[in-house]
This record gives sequence, structure tokens and C-alpha cells, in this order.
Amino acid sequence: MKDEKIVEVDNALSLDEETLFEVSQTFKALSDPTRVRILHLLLQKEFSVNEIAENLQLRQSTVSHQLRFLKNLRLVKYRREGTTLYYSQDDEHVFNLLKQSIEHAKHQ
Amino acid sequence: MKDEKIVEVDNALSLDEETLFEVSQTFKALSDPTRVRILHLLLQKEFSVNEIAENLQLRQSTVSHQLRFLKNLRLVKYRREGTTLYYSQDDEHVFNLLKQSIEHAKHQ
DNA sequence: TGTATATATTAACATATGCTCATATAATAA
DNA sequence: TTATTATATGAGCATATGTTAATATATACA
Repeated sequence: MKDEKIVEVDNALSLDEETLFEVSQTFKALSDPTRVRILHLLLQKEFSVNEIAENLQLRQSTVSHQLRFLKNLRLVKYRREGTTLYYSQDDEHVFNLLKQSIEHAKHQ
Repeated sequence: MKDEKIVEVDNALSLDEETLFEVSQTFKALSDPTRVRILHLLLQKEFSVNEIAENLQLRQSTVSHQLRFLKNLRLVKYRREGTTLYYSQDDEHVFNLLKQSIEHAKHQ
């Protein structure tokens, strides 16, 4: 009798642990109103930490903490200019999800 | 001097309180691995509460709680057959977001 | 009526999350 | 070097979240 081969199932929509983690992590980034507001602002253009705080009426540390979160997930990046850090989009797919969902929510 | 008119700004991507709430709520539904697994299962076909629990190795009450959550957001619906409730998809847009994200995550 | 089965609900608990204040760090300029 | 400005970090706190066991409810059937 021949050896059975273990076949790796990999449908387009199968859901291994790693994918499950990444998908839910990504959505978690978009599940908090403060982060959504920050990301929404960055749809326009890059902003410094203080500019984001002023624009959205948030504390500097709140913004900084959330930017760290978003940076860890590689959803945003920054460039430095002196002491100022300008944050901007770094994940086309996620920003598209956000745009898509905002537009959809408004046409409900 | 003429009266100033208050102009409602309503770009496709402006973000009023209501939209902000709905968008982040929707993503919150997709931010928990257990809920993602349940929704992912429902991509196939309808399942009863117990079937979901068996399939995903979860407690009946865990599944029931999460289904209530998803039902409140109108992401799933059910039909009754005797004492059995069959849950199924009830939001094409959100299920599309999920499919899209799973596929994207796998090609990272 | 009583029993069995499927699901929902409640309360308790542990953990996660988000915000804040205070302070640290980093870069620049005087 | 010291002072200034921008940002990051750590700790504490209140609240939110997810799971669980136990129990309640609802339907069907004998």
C-alpha cells in the first residue's frame, strides 16, 4: 500500500492561524474611533504628531500612543524633519478598506 | 449684510459622528478571532449554533454570545427549524470585506 | 402534562484597551 | 553647555471585552 500524502488545503478562503491573526489584527486597528479619525486625517496628506492632536482635539500622548500602535502594524510610516515627525499612510490595502467602509456607511 | 449660510460639508470621505461610529463598530465585529472564525464558517453556508460550536471547538454559550453580537449589528440572521436556529450571512458588504482581507493577508 | 433538546441569558472573572499625567528622550539652536 | 521644542514612554486607572459555568427559556413530542 502506498504512502498517503498529506495534502495542504489552501483554498483562497481557508483560514490558518497566521492569517486569522493578521486579519483580526488589521481590523482591530480600524475598530477604535480615535484610530479611525487619525487614519482618516492621513487620507488627506501627512501630518505631524502635534498637528494631528490639534486637528482632532486629542492629547499629544494619546496621538503618540495610537501612532505607535499603527506603526507596529505598518499602517503608517514617518519621516523626520528636525524634531518633527511627519506621519503618513503606509498600507494601501487598509486605507482602501477604510475609504470603502466610510463611503458604504454614508449610503446606508 | 447678508446672512451667512451654514454649508453642510459632505465630501465622499468626510467623517461625521454617526459614520465614525458605524465604521468602527463594523470593524470591531471583525477584530476578534472568534468572530472572524464564525463569520468565515458562514461564508460556506448556514450553520446551527451547535454546529458552529462543534466545528470551531467553542462552548455553546460562547457561540451564542458572539452570534448575538453579530445579530445586533445585522451581520447575521437566522431561521428557525424546530428548536434549532440556523444562522447565515446578512451583510454582503461586510462579508466581502472579510473575504477581501483574508485573500490579501495570504498573499503578503 | 412532563421530558428532551437547542439556544439564550446572567453573573462572575480575568484580561485587554484607551486615556491621562508625569517624565524621559531626541534633535536643534543659542 | 544649556534651553527649547517635538515626540515617546511608563505607570496608573477606569472601562470594555471575551469566556465560562450555571441556569433559564423555548420548542417539540410523548
